[in-house]
Amino acid sequence: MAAPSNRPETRVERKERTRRAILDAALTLCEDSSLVALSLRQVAKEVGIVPTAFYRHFESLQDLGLALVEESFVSLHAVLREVRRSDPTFEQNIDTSVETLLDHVERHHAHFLFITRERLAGPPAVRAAIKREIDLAERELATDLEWLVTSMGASPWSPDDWKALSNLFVRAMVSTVEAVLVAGGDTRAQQEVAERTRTQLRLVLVGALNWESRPAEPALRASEA
Amino acid sequence: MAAPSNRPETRVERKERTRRAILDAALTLCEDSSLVALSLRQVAKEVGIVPTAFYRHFESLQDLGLALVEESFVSLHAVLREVRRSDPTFEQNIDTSVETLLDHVERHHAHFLFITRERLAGPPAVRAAIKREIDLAERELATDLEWLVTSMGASPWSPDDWKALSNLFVRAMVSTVEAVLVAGGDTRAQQEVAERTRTQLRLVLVGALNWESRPAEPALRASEA
DNA sequence: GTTTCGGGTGCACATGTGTGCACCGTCGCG
DNA sequence: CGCGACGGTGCACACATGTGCACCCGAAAC
Repeated sequence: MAAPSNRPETRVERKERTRRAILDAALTLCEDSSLVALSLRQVAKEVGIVPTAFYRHFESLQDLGLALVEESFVSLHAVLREVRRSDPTFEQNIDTSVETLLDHVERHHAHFLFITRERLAGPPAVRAAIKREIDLAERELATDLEWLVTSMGASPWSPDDWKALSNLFVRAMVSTVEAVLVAGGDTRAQQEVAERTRTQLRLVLVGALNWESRPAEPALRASEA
Repeated sequence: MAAPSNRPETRVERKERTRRAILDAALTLCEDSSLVALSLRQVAKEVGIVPTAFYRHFESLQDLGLALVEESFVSLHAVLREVRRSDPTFEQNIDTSVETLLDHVERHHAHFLFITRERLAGPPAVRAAIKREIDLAERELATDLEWLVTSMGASPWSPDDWKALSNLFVRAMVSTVEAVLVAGGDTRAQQEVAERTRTQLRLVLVGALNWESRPAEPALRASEA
């Protein structure tokens, strides 16, 4: 609702505007179904254009899906970058990371719902694109974790263990986002999810700091006592 | 392909047979799409019956979905029960549990693919049914974990921490099943997933055994050294 | 043996769907 | 100024889809 400057829109502005409208319409419709159950005509009707006009912007629904994936992840990567350059004190890092993530999920609710669903149920190309992005985030996290954990005086780890750990964190994030989304608007439930996630991350952290790569006898400190 | 006894089928036998055929057909079609993108006529064609005959067995596709959920989870619950009554030595338990689970996933590939997809993308009622089953499994696991962990001399935990731990394990299971399924028939990748999962579970276990509920200063043993 | 019941058929209908084609009006370049 | 490119329209077609209805016929109940 910016000031409605009555200057007639330029051509590219107009095109970008309906492109956005299409993306938003698809996102809206995907809130209670999946891309694979969506029809070109539905989107067109939602946007308020004639079906064939859709092709002026995307080759197919799958193409639209890919655009939505990209769009969703630029915002997510921004968040991850923000989390990454925050205070490297691990404990605080967990709390603020969870908070930041959930805040972002709430603000970009539709995007995350889309990614969460299409990750497993979308058209093959869309699934592949999402997997690529997540794998990327996982690799980036792996180097960060190595940096953080070794700075806290743990034993040297094998590369596989680094992968396993970052994968564990990423899975936790994915699962948490899922949980928040199915909680819907129930803020009470969301709080519980957040608190539980914090506990879990701390628990994993405790495990990591007491970890030794490929122990012949596993490092079970508590049982030594 | 059992011995084709030429005795004419009884009425209920016949009915049960086409009901099974419908379930199997739907499961097959769901291998590369989702329930919400499935049409009554497709299933009917796959089964080899006329569309309207479908209604003699199910009220709707969603109804069919609920039946498939139930069917999928009876076999899964059997596995969980088997894992649960195995050797309570924790280390071995992890290895055999992962092995048993993945073995089962391979054998009931279509069922797990179905659950994995519909869990987030299916019709609302189907999603709800799957969530109910998973939550049930989580609660059952929580009591088992309490039994196992306390028998290994860890500090007393708060109820929330038990929930968090079992939730963490269940999420790990779900994620692992996902990973195995997207790996497709690539047994090399499956082996990697299995190994990584074992590592992760061991890591969580180490964390659990060094855990103290709600520590004012978190129990970071490594940093004390 | 006769009747009833119920799984399966065939047909019909209104509606939804992807997409080709000709067209139109206007913005923007020459 | 004029013309071409291009976003958007309207129409058409050949399907696919859910579902109602009358019907059929073989097993089961009597």
